[in-house]
Amino acid sequence: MSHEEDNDVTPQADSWNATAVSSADDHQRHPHDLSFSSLKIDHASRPLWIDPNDKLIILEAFSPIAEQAQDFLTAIAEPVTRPAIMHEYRLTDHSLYAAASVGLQTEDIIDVLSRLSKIPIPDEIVSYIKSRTANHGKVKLVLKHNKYFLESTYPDILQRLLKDAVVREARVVQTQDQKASGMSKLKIFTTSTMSTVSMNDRLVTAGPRAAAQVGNRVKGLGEAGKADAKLFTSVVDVETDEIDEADDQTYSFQIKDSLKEDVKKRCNELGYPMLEEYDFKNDKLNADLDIDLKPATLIRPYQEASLSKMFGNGRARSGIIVLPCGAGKTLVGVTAACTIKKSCLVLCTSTVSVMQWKQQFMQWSNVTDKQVAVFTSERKEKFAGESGIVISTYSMMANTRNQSQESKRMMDFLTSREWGFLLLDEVHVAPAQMFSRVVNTIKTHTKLGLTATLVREDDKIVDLNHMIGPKLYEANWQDLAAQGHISTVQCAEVRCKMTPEFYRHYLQEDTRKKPLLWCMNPTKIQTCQFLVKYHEERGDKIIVFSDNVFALEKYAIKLGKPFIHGRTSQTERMLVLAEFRNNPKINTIFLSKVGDTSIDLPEATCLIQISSHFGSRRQEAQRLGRILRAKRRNDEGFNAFFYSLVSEDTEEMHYSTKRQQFLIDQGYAFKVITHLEGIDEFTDLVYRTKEEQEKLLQDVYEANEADAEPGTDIRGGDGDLAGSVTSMHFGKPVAVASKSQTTYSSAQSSSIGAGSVDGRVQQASQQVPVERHRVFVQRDKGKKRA
DNA sequence: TGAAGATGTC
DNA sequence: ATCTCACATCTTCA
Repeated sequence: MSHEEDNDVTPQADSWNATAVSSADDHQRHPHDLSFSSLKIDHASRPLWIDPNDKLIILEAFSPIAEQAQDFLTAIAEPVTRPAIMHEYRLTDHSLYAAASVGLQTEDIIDVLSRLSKIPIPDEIVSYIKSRTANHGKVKLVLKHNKYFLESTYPDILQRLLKDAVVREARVVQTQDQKASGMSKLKIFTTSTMSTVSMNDRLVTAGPRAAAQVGNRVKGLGEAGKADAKLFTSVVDVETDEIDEADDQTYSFQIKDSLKEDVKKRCNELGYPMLEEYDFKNDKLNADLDIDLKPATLIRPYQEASLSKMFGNGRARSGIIVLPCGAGKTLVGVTAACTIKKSCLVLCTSTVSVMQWKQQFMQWSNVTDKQVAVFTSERKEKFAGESGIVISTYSMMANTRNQSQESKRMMDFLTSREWGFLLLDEVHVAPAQMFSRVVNTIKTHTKLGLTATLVREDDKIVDLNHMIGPKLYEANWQDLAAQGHISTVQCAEVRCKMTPEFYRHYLQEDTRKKPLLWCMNPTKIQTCQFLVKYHEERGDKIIVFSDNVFALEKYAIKLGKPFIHGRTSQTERMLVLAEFRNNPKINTIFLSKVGDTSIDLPEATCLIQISSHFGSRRQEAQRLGRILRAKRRNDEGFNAFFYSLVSEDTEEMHYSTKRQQFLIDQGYAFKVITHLEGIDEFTDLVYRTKEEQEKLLQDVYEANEADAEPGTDIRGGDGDLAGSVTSMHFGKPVAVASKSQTTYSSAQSSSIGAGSVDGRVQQASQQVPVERHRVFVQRDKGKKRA
């Protein structure tokens, strides 16, 4: 980068700063209280506030130029929360690293920020931005001949980095071989291939078609904003004529593969974030892959936008793209692969996704079946020719012990090779212990992570910054909904009163048994029943989610609906899903965690959540994602519905609040409903009598006892296939259910409910429940050691 | 096909 | 700071 001096100050920022009163009122708590600094005269037309205390930027979302401001802000700052009127963003080390990675220069960031801000940019913000971006790109990490090198045109910087213990430790001490091949210690390593890139090549990439599309996107941005268009596009274009180290000498030294991540992290901390870019067009070492998008393939504007972040300067940057479920992440991945045109490895979480990826590659690009190899437990294929695509699962690769002969050979092939592109689906799983190891053993020039929910409840999410790269792009869910790419959703939290009996037991029980009690709360079951009926009558297709398998079965059987959970066989799942899709009489299904990801049901329009995994924001978001691609989303006035059923005055309230946070940050509003209109007139409610509720409570207790026992199949033994659900639970009742609710509920509870539960309890009580905990403890301890 | 073991999430 | 439990998935082998 051409930026040299740390102490130079942008003229504009300087003059404004002169007028700023940098007073010491740190006491203010309210983020909007920025009265300490003077407003610019034309502040009304500028949409931003900047709070220096916590590096917070507040955007008036109603401003006419809010959209462009938002584009800019997502590039330089982390979206904190984006509800309707005011959006908050925060400048962080990582966000500025990301900004610099996508080619924004220090002065441009400060300049645009100045122009958008109502107040002069505080000094500390200016110097913060400088400190985090000025040295970006001066050090590069490159892969060559299957080895990683730290490279720079500034020898002094490399020297400085080598003074750091972590970096020095990672440096490869040269062996005879390497000396012979001409790679000596520091200096000397001059490359013409690396640094001579002609100006023309710098523009966007991707094959003629995609190039045009990305180009259009930039134009589109300009047209959208007319007067203020220059604001953003000028920044995007800037770098074309800025970088020019072509004449300089390049210095480098090799680092150990295994310590690559540490070095990257360390360089970031030292203020020299590494640039990781792949000049794939000039890579003659790795075989090209003949792949292009089919002419018929259309890319949506936001997909182009995300790709233009990745290929903004004609090379491929590593990083993460965040798009909501149903927004076409796969197509983004396929297009990226078509742009790089080198061997590509795709990792997914399940074998179902593996097949989906393959199918989508074939659908959107011109690759042949022979070029796309699948590597799972069932199929171990190799692609034909020198280059190709391999699709596999994280666990396939993570499994190192107990590996079959064939898998071993395949793994050797995958790890010995140099890849052009590593594509990580559901990248939020990648920081997990074993998975991250996998990612690090693959030698690749570019890494792209895709996810809908870049959150984890542990603190590992930041690891992705050095594992994969910065977050290149994050779509705003509300914007996509407004444009009709995903559904608009009404969210509601429905509060269900605990019945006195249940609440009394709830208060007495230890924490282990509480969840089942708040989940089996009769009021909640009634609420669920009412909502299901209400929405079925509206013509909605409904998914009911329950984390707890016992509750899932109990609810489903009581209400006479089909259900799927982990123990449901593949064939049965397919059958139930097909019924739900096609049979106009089956409008509700109950799903456990299995439904959280990768079950695709575009028919569903309404979602009810009766029990969930504590405070998992990701689960909440992913469940919402199930109804975002509703087929009917473009119908006039169409809305999807998302209900979260919560038992009042229990711990569930707390979890529920936590879970909703992600969606609230995405701009969703949760309506709190304490009483459903019409429920009192609904005479067919289940569990109305005291006796029924007593019985339910008893069942819950028996279940709690039984659940302490491992491996007991709730419906163990009756290995029926699809028939078990349809004939046993619905066969006749389906017809009955649609006619009269009263008949089936009594019939059901006596015939199935009692029988199967009793059977299970009998089975279960023969076993001793204690052992398992110890096993868990030991395993977790062992995990920690490693 | 089902069991067993490993792993992830929280 | 530490660690929870039930459920999911994947793999491989019998």
